[in-house]
Amino acid sequence: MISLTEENYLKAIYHLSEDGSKAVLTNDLAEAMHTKAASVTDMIKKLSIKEFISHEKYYGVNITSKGKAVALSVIRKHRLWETFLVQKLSFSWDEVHEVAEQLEHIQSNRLIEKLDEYLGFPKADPHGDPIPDSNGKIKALQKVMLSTLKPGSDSLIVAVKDSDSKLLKYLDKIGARPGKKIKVIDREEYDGSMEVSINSQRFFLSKEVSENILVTA
Amino acid sequence: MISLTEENYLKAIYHLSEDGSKAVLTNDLAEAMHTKAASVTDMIKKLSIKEFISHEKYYGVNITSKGKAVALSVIRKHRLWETFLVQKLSFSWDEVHEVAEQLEHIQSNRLIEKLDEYLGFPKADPHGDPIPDSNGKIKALQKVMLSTLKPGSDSLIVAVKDSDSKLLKYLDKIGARPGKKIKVIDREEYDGSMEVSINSQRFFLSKEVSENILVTA
DNA sequence: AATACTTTTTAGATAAGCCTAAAATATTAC
DNA sequence: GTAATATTTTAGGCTTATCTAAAAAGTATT
Repeated sequence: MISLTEENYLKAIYHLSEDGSKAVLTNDLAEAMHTKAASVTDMIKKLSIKEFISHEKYYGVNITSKGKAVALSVIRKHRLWETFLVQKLSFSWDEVHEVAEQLEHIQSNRLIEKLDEYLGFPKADPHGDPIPDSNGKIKALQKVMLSTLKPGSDSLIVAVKDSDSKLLKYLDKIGARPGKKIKVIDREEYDGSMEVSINSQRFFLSKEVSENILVTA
Repeated sequence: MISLTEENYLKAIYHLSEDGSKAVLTNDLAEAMHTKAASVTDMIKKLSIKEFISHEKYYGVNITSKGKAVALSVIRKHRLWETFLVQKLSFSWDEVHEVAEQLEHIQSNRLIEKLDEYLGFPKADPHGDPIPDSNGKIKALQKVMLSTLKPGSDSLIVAVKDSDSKLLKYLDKIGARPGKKIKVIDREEYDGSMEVSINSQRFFLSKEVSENILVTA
């Protein structure tokens, strides 16, 4: 069995290692886990014995494929729950994280597969991050700037580049959230502004705004 | 803060005390918690200090109103999640308990109020047990035999009287589960049989069957 | 290459929740 | 009313996950 704390460590290691591609240092992990380096060293020993990570003293840890599988399963659950909270319970986009941090540790394969189905097998969560499938395969979504789309194109909002809070508030107001469909109606050549349709409503977006909205290619 | 283990103890004490009406003995609590009497004594000390229960040595524990509030909040969450699993994720009635045991400990008032709303403020869970409201008020549901309803009445299945497994299997097959809506279409006076609608499907039920289905008054 | 500084690990404690074995108290039997 | 039995509590330990303080190892400076 794997404890809740172990799951959280593995998730943090996975993220800090940039999906398993580089070693993670003790202090960085301590900061991410809001704990002290000594505690991290203890946990590193446990996770190494269980072969979720490999560890060379003083040189950081690397996640194993066994550890990666655990991390991806937790990430899958986290992102499915976030999608549920936003799509079904109409939570706003920025208030889901805390709750999903708890829900991601519920142990039940049946539950998560049913939830996936209920949500219509979503590919990305409300922040635009891709949802791993039940085998832990994760497809990086091809993201392009909305500004590159031609009139008539139909695609899905995947993320927002700039995290300026004024921009986020504006996009939220017009319903331009990750996961939403967006259609390009027209594009003005001289200033790069666009007319788009979201939720069957039309909006004019400046070039600046349309360069900050990332959509599926 | 209250721990997951403390919540589980309080829930068990609440149930064993028959909703707070009598004292609970150490050994009974140990059995319910699948643990040993010595461990229970330890926990009793903690819960007494926090004033969730009162304890007279060797004579068992009584739950306080503070403890009852915690227990009822957990029970509310448990029953709402069970309703969600059955109604929305189409879990069957008998496979929800284990998962709900985990979900009931998620800490978020906002989540549980949104869930309640999403489910349409249900009064009972799929087993027919009443769901406490957000203030911890629990209303014993008025249950009447389906056979007493007049044609045209619309109500909720609350429970099944007889626990004969053949009857249960039959009712399960036609979708006649607690929590489901049932409408009386017609009633034959001479033999007491009824025509009802469940899930938009029509069925003829014998007098015997309709006397075993309990519905909201 | 020796000193200073940073990072990591070790050593020794603590709190929660559990355990076994033994002591204390209550209940029942004679 | 005392002895036998059952229940509950105490005492002392264990594990997990945390901490602080100190030692060890690695890196940088001169």
